[in-house]
Amino acid sequence: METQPGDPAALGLLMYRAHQLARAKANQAARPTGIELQHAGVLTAVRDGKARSQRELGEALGIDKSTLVRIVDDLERRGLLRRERTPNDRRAYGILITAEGERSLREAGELFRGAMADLLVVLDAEQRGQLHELLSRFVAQERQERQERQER
Amino acid sequence: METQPGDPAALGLLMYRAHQLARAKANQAARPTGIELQHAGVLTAVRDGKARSQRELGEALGIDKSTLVRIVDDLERRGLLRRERTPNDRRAYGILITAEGERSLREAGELFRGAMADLLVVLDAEQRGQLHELLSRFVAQERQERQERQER
DNA sequence: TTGAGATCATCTCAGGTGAGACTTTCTCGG
DNA sequence: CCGAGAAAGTCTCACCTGAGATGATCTCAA
Repeated sequence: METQPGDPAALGLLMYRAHQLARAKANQAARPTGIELQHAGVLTAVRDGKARSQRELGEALGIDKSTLVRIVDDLERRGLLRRERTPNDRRAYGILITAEGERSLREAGELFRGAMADLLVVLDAEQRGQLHELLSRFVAQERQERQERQER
Repeated sequence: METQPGDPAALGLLMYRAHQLARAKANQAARPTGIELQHAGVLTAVRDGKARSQRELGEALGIDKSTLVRIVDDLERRGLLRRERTPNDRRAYGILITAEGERSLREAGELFRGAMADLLVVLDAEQRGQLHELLSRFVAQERQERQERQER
């Protein structure tokens, strides 16, 4: 994968490969818990109160609405979270994490973190911070764009 | 997408979102040419002689073998590349890009580069270099691992 | 030379994914 | 208050993807 730093297209491939590698390792590590990255992402967002409806959830995580229904179905079936009708908007559901969900999330989260930490040994602390900062800035523009579009 | 720089798991989500954003913009930009990122990746690798067989191609790009057969089928049908039996190994195909393929690739490549460049305006030249360097190092370990595994 | 096992490409099939239709509910201007 | 249009969630269907099976060919040791 020797690519020229000047070529913008090369960065795209690198992002893809990086994601691919991270996902593979993380899912592999957490296999015993039966929880995959998508599940953990949903559970985390719910636990941290980052999203109240399924729609917000999907948007925050970049998961399609149809796929999200299936994931929430799955997690609800396993008792890791539950839907609850909201009093003021009867179209929407409030999504709540259960105690069991918190437990599973902690367990799987440890494994994910471990796997990712393994991969990150090739970078020192400063470099990880840089990478985080650069990717955050890169990704942030999408949200900005969407906001601007709405304002018009 | 406010995440804590210290959390390794957060980096995984950022990688996913970054890839997602880049892919969406790039594919959207090149839609008129009928060429998607995967096609371009294959054509580029072939043009640059990075891979002689389909197997190597898939490995270089992180594309599954089955999927790759379909992509090559597609590109061959459109006359952008062709398979050619190799003289010394009649199992494998040599993959060659056609003149038309080079033309299409240049055209789509421009559009991809443009889209990616648009996204990269939020980073200055030095930061792009950093990002490239960091991701390269992160991704490189997979190849290393594989090599080490083979040596045993 | 031959037979066992590896390798390349292909095919098949089961499972995942997203766009769009649909239902119910909300919002808001008239 | 009412009707039009938007929004949340669900469902359907067509497409995409990857793991494993298959067939042809190669490699290599006996």
